[in-house]
Amino acid sequence: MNVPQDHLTDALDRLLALVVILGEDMSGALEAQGLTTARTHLLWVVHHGGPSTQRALADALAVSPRNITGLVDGLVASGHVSREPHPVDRRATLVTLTDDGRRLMTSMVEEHRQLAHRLFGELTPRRLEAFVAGVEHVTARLQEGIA
Amino acid sequence: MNVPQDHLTDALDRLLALVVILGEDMSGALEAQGLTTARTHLLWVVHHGGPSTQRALADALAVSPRNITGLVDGLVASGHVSREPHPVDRRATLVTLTDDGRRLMTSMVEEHRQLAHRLFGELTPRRLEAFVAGVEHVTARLQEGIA
DNA sequence: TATTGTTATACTCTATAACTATA
DNA sequence: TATAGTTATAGAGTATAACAATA
Repeated sequence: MNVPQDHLTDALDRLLALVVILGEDMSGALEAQGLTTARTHLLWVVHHGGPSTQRALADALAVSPRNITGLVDGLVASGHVSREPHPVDRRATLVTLTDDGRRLMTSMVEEHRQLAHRLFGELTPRRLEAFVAGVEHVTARLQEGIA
Repeated sequence: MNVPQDHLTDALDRLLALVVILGEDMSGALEAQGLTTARTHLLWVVHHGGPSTQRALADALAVSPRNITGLVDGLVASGHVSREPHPVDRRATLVTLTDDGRRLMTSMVEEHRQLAHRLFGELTPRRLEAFVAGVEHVTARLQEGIA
């Protein structure tokens, strides 16, 4: 335990620690508003993509259609979205933000921006650029491994 | 949609994209071995901390004792851990790695090291240092916000 | 009396399969 | 025949509350 490690493993551990604390920060903020990560993800997609069929949402979130039914049920119950009839396809429904949902997403976009400023605002442009370059490098390595 | 953003928000989005793909990479690797994130977390704690009571594991993972019962049940069923009697407290059990569990964790530590080399191995020391400094900065800002 | 772990119950996210209504 | 969304069923992770055995 607490075995000394090479620098690269140490760097990965620090990155993973950041992932954990960042996840806690964000899910904590959502929980304070009675939202979950999955439901917020759906709201985000609808907010940025406009009213969508559940089928389209299943593809966008990469989950089963059945799962979307459950997420939309919850968001209808909490008043964030409504199911509207599709104008031409009577099988489909259009998941649409309510006024409350739209207001929430607007403030969430703003909070997202403020979080970015809180996290990066004190970095010099050079340091920020170096960090982003590292993020991109790591992301690219991961995508190689998957593809 | 696709509204142009400031550089800081863009940096946050890139970091979040990395978080997503890193999470997928790791949970995909675990799934290939029939493990979940939560169960692996428990194994990791036992591997590094030695045999532990469920109470201690509940504290270490920051979840309810009931939750630990479920995770240990699954890991006993998959043969990765066993429940051993506590030597002096007959209320408690010691969650202990089986030989299979120990072998798995040993190989997992090695894979972890290899992942670090895959992600960072091509970076120059300067670039790695700059990236780690950014990670630490962001982590510190997040911890401030919570404390 | 306090603590360890369990049973009981419940909610969320996730999946597949079968089914209904429509295309 | 194919597609959209639902019901049915199931498993994992999470929680609280009540309870048994032990300290």
